Amino acid sequence: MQELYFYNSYNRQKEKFEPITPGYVGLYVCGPTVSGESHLGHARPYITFDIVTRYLQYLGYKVRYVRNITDAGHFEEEGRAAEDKVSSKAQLEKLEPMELVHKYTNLFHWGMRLFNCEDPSIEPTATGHIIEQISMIETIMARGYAYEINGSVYFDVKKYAANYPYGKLSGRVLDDMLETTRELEGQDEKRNKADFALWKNAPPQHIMRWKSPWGEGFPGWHIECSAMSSKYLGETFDIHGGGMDLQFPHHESEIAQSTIAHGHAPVRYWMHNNMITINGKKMGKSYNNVIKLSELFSGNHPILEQPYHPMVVRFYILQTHYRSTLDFSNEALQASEKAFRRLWEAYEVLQKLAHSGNGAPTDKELDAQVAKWCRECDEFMSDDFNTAKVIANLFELSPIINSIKGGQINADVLSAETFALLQQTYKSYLEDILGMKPLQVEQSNKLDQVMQLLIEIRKDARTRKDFATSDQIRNQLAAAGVQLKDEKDGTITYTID
RNA sequence: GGUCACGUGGCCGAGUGGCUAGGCAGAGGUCUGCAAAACCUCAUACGGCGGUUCGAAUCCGUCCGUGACCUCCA
Repeated sequence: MQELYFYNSYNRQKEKFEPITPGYVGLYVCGPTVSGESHLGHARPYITFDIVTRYLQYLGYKVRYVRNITDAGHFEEEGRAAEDKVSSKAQLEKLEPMELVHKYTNLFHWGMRLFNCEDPSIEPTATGHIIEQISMIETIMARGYAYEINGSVYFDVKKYAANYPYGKLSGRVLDDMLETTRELEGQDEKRNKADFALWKNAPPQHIMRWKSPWGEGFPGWHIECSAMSSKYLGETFDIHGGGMDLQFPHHESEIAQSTIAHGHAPVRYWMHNNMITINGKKMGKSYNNVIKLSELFSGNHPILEQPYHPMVVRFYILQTHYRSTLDFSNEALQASEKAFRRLWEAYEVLQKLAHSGNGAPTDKELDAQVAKWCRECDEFMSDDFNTAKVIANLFELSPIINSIKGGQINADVLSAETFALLQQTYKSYLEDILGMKPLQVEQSNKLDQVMQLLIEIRKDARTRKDFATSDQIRNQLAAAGVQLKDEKDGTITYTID
């Protein structure tokens, strides 16, 4: 199996990946909080870790990919909360949390499918694992690292930090944090401001509540990931992923909880993707610059000049390394759209090309160069999942493909072996690893027959040098979004926007 | 305020000591009835200053600028 190296956020360096169980990988990724619609920012981690699972599978690993749905905590739907107060208490008019959660979970799945992200192996929900979370909290309390106040349970960070390396993942020093005074509301009951909630007492108006040894309440934000990851992947598992903004406090807290509950660190390799920004600012509710996925795909948002196809967005994300910030702009998306169209067309051309079967290449130098570009893709991916470099190599190869088709060079410049490698590389990378799909949906048979008729008429007109007719057909089709192309061999093909 | 990143040509974006990144846009050319596409060729770069080195976009220092986290956050 090819060696794989990637950046481990915990140690801040690239490390060789060695799974706990040879041939198997346990991967946990923090999923969405389904109290609102997914936005462009959410696309990044799930596409990033889709690539990770796809590449691990390509290398021959069997991957168990666990991605949670956070459906517990404070929930409020815009507009409805206020409405709630004045409306009658009829059951149907009240905000039903499960309804809300279900709605946004479905929307999230809809987005993931359009992005062609593979489904996780297990997608556990926080509300489905209340028992496991309570049990874990009890263990932590029994070991003396959590305390109860007024029906809430807090993790004792100060005590933990005295005995364990707290803050290593996020590069924080507890003393600095305690000194840094920030105004916090209603946190008086914690012994230290760095402590975090494992369980929260539910005030009377809180709608999501469960019975617990400490009264009715709901789980803290961090405990669900610890409880569910250990349940499905074991007390120590291979890779934990998520957005960089989750490093602190979420992931730092996960480490602390699990370390106490299990007696050892939960994760071997931490991976964090960087943020998507708009005009240099992170996309987020608090910045008021959120583009929802539905808006992105429909173009229905003031910032958007046009709709963007999910595959274009995916390609745009993959053109940048996952640890770099990625700034959104219409210009960038449009550039990606053109680039992707070109690359995918080269791929389609390549799959139709045939090689004479001659073993020896007529252009040894080019043959060697092509083989090198192909083989480098594995190297690039095995060096911290560098999709940007892989795509660059695919672009290096596309003129060769188009030149073979256009007749500028003959397929025999490559050996049969290299030609096959080229075809295989494009297929493996574009489809299997990068997970791309064509922008165009398969045409219906009937439409194709109509197009063939128009193409015949145009061909005939051109033969008669009736260019007025041939141009009319081409121009009107173009206006309707159908591009005709006169190929070198006299055939005419078409593409539909 | 504390901590940590980043600053690459018109735009996006790879790249960590010497070897063309790539894409989009732009210029010229080939092909074409014309076009589109494709192909060929080309220009523009590494925030400022100082240092290390035979050699730095790449290492070190410093200054400037931007951002992230410290509060829910992908």
